[in-house]
Amino acid sequence: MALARQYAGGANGNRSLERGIEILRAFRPGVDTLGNGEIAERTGLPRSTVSRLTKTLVAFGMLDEVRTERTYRLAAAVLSLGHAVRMGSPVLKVLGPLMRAESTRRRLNVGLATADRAMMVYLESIRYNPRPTLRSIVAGQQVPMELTSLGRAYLAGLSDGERDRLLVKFRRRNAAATKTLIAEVQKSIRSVRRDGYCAVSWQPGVLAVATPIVIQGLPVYALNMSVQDIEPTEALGAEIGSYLVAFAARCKGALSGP
Amino acid sequence: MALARQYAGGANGNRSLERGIEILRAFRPGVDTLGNGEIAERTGLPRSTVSRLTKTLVAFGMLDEVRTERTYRLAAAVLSLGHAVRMGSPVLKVLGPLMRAESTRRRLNVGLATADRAMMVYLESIRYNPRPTLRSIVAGQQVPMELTSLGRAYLAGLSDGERDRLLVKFRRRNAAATKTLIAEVQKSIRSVRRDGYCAVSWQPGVLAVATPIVIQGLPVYALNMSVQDIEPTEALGAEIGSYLVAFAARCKGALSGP
DNA sequence: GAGTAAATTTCACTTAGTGGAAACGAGGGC
DNA sequence: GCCCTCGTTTCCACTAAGTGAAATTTACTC
Repeated sequence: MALARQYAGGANGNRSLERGIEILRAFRPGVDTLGNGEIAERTGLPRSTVSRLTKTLVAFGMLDEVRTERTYRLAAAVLSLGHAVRMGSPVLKVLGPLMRAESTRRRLNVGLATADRAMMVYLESIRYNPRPTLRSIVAGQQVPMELTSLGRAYLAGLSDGERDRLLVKFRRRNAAATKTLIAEVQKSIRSVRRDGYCAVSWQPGVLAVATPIVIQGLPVYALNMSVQDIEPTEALGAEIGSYLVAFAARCKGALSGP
Repeated sequence: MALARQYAGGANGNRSLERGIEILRAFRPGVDTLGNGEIAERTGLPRSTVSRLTKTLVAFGMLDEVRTERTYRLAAAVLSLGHAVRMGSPVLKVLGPLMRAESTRRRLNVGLATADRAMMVYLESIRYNPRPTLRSIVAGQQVPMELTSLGRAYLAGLSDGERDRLLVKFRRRNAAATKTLIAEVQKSIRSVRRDGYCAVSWQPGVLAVATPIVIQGLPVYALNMSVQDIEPTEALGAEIGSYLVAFAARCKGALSGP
């Protein structure tokens, strides 16, 4: 889209690489396979260019060709890069075990996320379930930043400039309900400033509470705790919030420790 | 390395994109952070080129800059792409639930993998543990193709040409024990042809058994089952092998069905 | 605070990437 | 079964975009 004409990127940056990445990004949950045509449409790139770039991406293991339908799919190499992200994250290395213990102790979901553009990406999401067999860990899942406690806590942890740049994106994305939405976001951010956490019930029957983790020199992270199948009340939010704030303090200690 | 001089890639392919991908690939478990210098060394690319490409990768969310140490780390966007791989895999969608059930039923580990270059990448690896809390699912982990049952089963599922190309790589990688190793690999492949599975004890105390899953128009996959803390005997391999072959048959049925 | 090592930007060069148009190939309808 | 149409890939001349050596700036050491 924005990439289409005249290479607006401006400064210095490698156009072909940018385009290749944008092609990879066109694949996401729900968009499993794409043909060159669809890619061209979604990215705004000329068809011949897409054809060449997908060829390179296949040759280098980032895409698999589904010959029968003349279409492409993300390849296994991408998954192993994703795994490397998790293995290489010092924050996850320290917080992972703490989060698992805390999830069991408090009997609720615990998640750690950071941002990719205007989405939050779970580095780890521990789903608590009374039946141990059904507990699970998910990573890489995306949730919208402006609608979730996780995202709003993240925003609260950013510098003013970075936050403002993102707020603009939300306006574009959610053209209709903008006014209310931005007010909601601001309210959550104030809540983080005041109480250390914000509580949001994004999905019906789920109450989520989140807090930012700011570490010098690293991206901002956000921790959350959530419970399902419960009436989301102010009091419950405050209770989980107090657990979360205490937990986050321990986390920050562990991170700055050794 | 191979990329260095004169763009050996030859045919048509986008050099900058190739290089960018190769930079991403330089990060893997154990290589958490890399500076531009190290990247240049590992990839054989000129330093200025690396400098520019990493800048692009940062701008497009694939790398995070660790300013304090003038170094880079894979970013969250890569993780969410990895997640998209799993969500978009029709094979995993069908086999995932079957694998989980089978792991519980047989009380052993069940894995599904495919190849990235000369490594096998787990799409899903279900680790059975008597204590339900300690069961886990891992995805994206890599294991060497030539040393594992998974990899050898995969090789058995390939066409002759593709297999030969990989065998050459093993020779390079394992210059010393080549002769014995290749013989071992061949033996495993014959075992797959004869019995439908091959058994390998790659890590001490772990017996793994694998079988290929070949589906027209898709990459070759391999299924495995494994048990820990047990004396790896021929008889045990045969027993697990029979479970695996039966399970694989069910899997193939489920895949070709609806 | 000067010296050293590394990363980044500059700059002129030219190769490598581009996109329009032509060729090719796969489905679908008649 | 053949022809037509739509989508994809290849070709080709053009030139802008990417390149790498050298200069500059930046960070770190003694």
